[in-house]
Amino acid sequence: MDDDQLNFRNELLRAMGPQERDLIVPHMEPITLDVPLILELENRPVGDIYILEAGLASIVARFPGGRDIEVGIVGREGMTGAAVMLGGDQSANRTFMQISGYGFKLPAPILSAAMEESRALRSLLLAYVQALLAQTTSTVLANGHAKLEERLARWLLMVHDRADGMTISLTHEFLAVMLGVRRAGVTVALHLLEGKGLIRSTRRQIVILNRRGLIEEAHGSYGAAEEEYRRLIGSPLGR
Amino acid sequence: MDDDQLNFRNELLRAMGPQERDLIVPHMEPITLDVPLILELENRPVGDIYILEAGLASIVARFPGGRDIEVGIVGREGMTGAAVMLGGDQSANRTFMQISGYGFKLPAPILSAAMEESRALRSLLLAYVQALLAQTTSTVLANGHAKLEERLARWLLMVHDRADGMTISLTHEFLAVMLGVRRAGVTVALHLLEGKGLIRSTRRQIVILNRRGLIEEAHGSYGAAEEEYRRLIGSPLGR
DNA sequence: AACCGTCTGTACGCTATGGCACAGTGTATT
DNA sequence: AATACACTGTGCCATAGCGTACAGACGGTT
Repeated sequence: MDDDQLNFRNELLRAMGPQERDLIVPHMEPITLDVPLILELENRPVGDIYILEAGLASIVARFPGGRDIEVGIVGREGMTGAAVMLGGDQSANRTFMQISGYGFKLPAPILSAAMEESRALRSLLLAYVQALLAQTTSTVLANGHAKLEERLARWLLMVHDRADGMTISLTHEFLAVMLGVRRAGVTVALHLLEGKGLIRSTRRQIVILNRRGLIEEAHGSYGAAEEEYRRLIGSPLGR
Repeated sequence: MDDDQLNFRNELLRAMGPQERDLIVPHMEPITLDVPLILELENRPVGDIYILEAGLASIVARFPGGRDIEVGIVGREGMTGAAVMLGGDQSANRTFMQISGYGFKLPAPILSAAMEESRALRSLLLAYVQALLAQTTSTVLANGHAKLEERLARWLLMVHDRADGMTISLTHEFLAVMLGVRRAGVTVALHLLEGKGLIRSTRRQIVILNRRGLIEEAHGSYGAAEEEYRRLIGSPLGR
């Protein structure tokens, strides 16, 4: 992996200065990331960090007794391995690919060493952890106070920010698990959004038609975390 | 503030080595922390870090449009200022005293400098951030999948871990805001727990009678984050 | 002792969502 | 073309929790 052109699509790689980038780029290995690849397993050592150029990963907390719920998502605005950035060796949560993509794999010890060496890299990645934390607290808020339809709108926007096209490809079942609700509830909520002309929903596919309208529909549960990302990392998240 | 005896009750101060402690102790100012003192204001620079020896603070996310919800709590197992530990200067959330206590106040720049200087201090505090993150994700899980009665049991346990006696002193109204539910719902849920002999609830007071039973009642929503704290910081959280 | 504000207990109808079940409709396979 | 499977649409009843309202109880103040 070399660094000749600055053609990275990952926002963190783009935000690094050449010196920081040189610390890790030589050790990055290109990799395709297909659903449902598991990037981190709960309570297990993190071997590799994944830096996404395209696609989307979900961070889920697992309820003892089966049911999961999504606590964060990672796309080309970030990378996995927050626990390593915090000096730890394992995470309490599971992370897996939700929309296929590609990116780079980096051994965790390399990242640790690079962060130890470069103050600037450390700053950037800790700022990213803070942005991730803002995303999680925003999820607490949404799950606590927002209706399913609003949470769905928020989620679609977050995925859309990290996706390439206007189309999101996944099943209602999957969405239901992410939001921690019933599959049938998702179907109904999608129809409500479709009825308002904000999306078009067909089998395994959701097309965003009216982004602004979705933001409106999310009733304040979308936006704060995204603004925080922009403030901390310097580049806007999404479009 | 001197460091003659190691009589700190704060777990992070206790977990530090003498060298790390010496970096910050001379700058710590003892302070009484009374309800409803605000320790951090959302989207405002963090001037001081608060290190609690007794009492309890809540970190709340604010819904644009009024309603708040608790995303984390801090007692003598931790300190405020996670954003500063991550190299930032402001937090997205509000933090305020919920149960009066006392502790120390430390200028944020001192903490930043100390973390820059001491690798060990940095490690400890970043590990604490990770524990805090685990607490927040555990909240996502509880709010997503657990019934009010279970969430209430979890919350009582978390407060109990950080309190000195068996008695927790606050109103149903307040509890309702923390959990993001209706005041009347809290009253009913408290009665349910009381009916099972787990607590005794009187005006402004809740007494924990059966801790083990409460853990049972929380149905898995209590425990994971606490275990993660123990793993990361090395000392058990609470009793 | 009388008063008043705060806090708690309770009730009623309403809505969102859960659990479940099953039919219908695409899409892939043979 | 027939078949099988995965996914989606829909309906039914149960229930948790909301919004609201109000009465009673406690405790501080005068």
